[in-house]
Amino acid sequence: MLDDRKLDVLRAIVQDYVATQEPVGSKALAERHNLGVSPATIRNDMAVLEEEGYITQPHTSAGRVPTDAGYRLFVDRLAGIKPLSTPERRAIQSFLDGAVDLDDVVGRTVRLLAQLTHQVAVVQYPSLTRSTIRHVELLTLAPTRVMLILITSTGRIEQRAMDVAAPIGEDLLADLRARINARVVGKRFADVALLVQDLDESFTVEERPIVGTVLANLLDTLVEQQEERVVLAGTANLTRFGPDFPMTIRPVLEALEEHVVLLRLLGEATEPAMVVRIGHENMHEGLAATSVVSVGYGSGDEALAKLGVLGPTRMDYPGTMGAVRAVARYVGQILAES
Amino acid sequence: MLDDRKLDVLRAIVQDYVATQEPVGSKALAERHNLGVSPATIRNDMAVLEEEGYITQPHTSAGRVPTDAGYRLFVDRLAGIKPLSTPERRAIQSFLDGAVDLDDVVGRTVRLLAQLTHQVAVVQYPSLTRSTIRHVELLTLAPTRVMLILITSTGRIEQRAMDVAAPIGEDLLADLRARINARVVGKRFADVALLVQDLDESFTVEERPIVGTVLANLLDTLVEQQEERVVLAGTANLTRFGPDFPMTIRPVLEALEEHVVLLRLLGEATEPAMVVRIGHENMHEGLAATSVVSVGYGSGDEALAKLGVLGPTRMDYPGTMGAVRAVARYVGQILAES
DNA sequence: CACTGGCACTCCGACAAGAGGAGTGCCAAG
DNA sequence: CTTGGCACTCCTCTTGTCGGAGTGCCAGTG
Repeated sequence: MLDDRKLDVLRAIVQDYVATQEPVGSKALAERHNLGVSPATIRNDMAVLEEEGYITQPHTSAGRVPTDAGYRLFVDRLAGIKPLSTPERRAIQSFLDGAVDLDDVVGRTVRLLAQLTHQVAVVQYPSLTRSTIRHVELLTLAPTRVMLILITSTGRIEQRAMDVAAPIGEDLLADLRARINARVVGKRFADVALLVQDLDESFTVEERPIVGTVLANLLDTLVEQQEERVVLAGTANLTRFGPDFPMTIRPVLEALEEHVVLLRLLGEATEPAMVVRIGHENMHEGLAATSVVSVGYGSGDEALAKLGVLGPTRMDYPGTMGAVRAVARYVGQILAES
Repeated sequence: MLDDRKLDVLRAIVQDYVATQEPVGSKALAERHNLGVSPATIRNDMAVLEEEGYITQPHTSAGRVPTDAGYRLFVDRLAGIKPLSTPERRAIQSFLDGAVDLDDVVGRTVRLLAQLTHQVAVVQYPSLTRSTIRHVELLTLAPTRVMLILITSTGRIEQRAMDVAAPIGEDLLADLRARINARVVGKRFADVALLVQDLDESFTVEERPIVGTVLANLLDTLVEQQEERVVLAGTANLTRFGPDFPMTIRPVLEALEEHVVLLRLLGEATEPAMVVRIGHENMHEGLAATSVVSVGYGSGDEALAKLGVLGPTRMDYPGTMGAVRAVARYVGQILAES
């Protein structure tokens, strides 16, 4: 159906369109790429490619533009991942090496990625699902107000204030604190729910509502901890979407503010391989003209989280994929070292 | 120089221009506002206003548009702060009341502000330096390792792990915790150093090194300049800047990513009063068409940090100022309660 | 003296018509 | 299967015209 030359034509169309941002015609193609055939032949090939749904024309007698399917084919079969140049690699390394803590690593990474790709960069914080509880602390702020503090093995701290039904004594609080810690210290987040399940049975009926509130908040806090955090940078690069963008940019900005949407765009963290989602593949109406390139990263052989970039479907896929992959690798190294 | 009617004319121009986003002419003014005079008279007034630099015309035979100086005069002398409607107030309250911790309060605040004003909202985290201590907690992580947790009146938490010279018993720790809290709870950061100065005298000679280490770390944590954090929301509202915006929006997006710039835009936190910076007053080349409305907020009568919104100079100043002020008040209440 | 109506003038913005050009599809010939 | 030629389409840019909104000025009036 599609012989090699037709694929060459498609590749040339994608490359030229990405470079010029304008529909590309048969004549220009024949000139810029030495395909060894005449414009007329290319036209025939283009007709086939259009029929197959890989390219389209904005209007009669305009050049051709790749469709989502065209980009998909291009990414899957026609283009490799362009390795970064040595200076670029050096720049990445020196930029990331200065980081002092996790926040700094993530912050530098996202800015670096935005700068390298000239697109919007998104980095998900390393998952905490594998961390354990170091300590749970309870304090009274007021007679009926308790603060819960959770310390994780990674040194992270979460706090939560809550109101309880009845005044809570220091001795009850100390007892509860001791019992909770005895059960959960050193345990993984996921296991805590089971471990404290029947804890309230060892308290009096009067105390149980209080205990229940505290436990509910503890579990809540754990869930929240596991909730993935993302940071982004390079939103100014949204202006690259093109001249037609008031309509294009607004839903993208809205999506970027919804971290839930962002996380879904990055994809499942369990999947470490590079993923490219093109246009409608994002399953988000506002992102029909947007592509996402994401990849897992981690300290070892296991992906802890994902990072990636988001840009117009009309993007330089090989270069972007190269940058994303390289940054992910370096971040992995940094995390493994620290 | 400028009599009352000329000021009325300026007020009308600003109001109409903000509403319609189009240059406003003398005839339209005479129709929409009953100024009691003919268009010709208004034209004379407009000529004076233009000569004084309060308005300008994009080109001959176009209507007039306020200059930065015109908006400044409008804000300072011609317009009040528009109070929010009762339903709006109720919405604010119910939206903020559901917050569970400081992060949540700040997050809800910034989203709320963006939604109320239809502009980009910026909220600075409450500064540590002006807040007071709510509680100091000490935990043993290992026999010779102690974790210090500091809870501020704004709900912010700082932690610090340290190694001590000798194993530390639970009773000593409890004693130390109680003594420290007795002295510093409710006190301001700046006063803590004096308050704990002679605390180690009440301990035995063997205990003093340990106590000294803990106190030193406490003071260190207090002194350590906490980076000022800001969060923002509503960037999608940048599309409201107008149809001419690719050139306008890019520097704004860039400025929004530079948190240092954002903090400077919000202004000094020591200034609790509402500040309106119009166009060039921001002293930032890219924000020549941008105004910032900011105000301090805090749990008591003192400003802990600032919050505000950022939008085109052509904005509804009375409404925006009303919303900003109202939100700041409610956040202050929430912080005072928790 | 301030206000008003009238009037000529400027200049933008929208619309229409036309020229130019890029690109296509088709077809017959190599 | 490829190629050159050709007629056709339709966008885009330019130019020209027109209407209208708005202004500044001026003379008249209370």
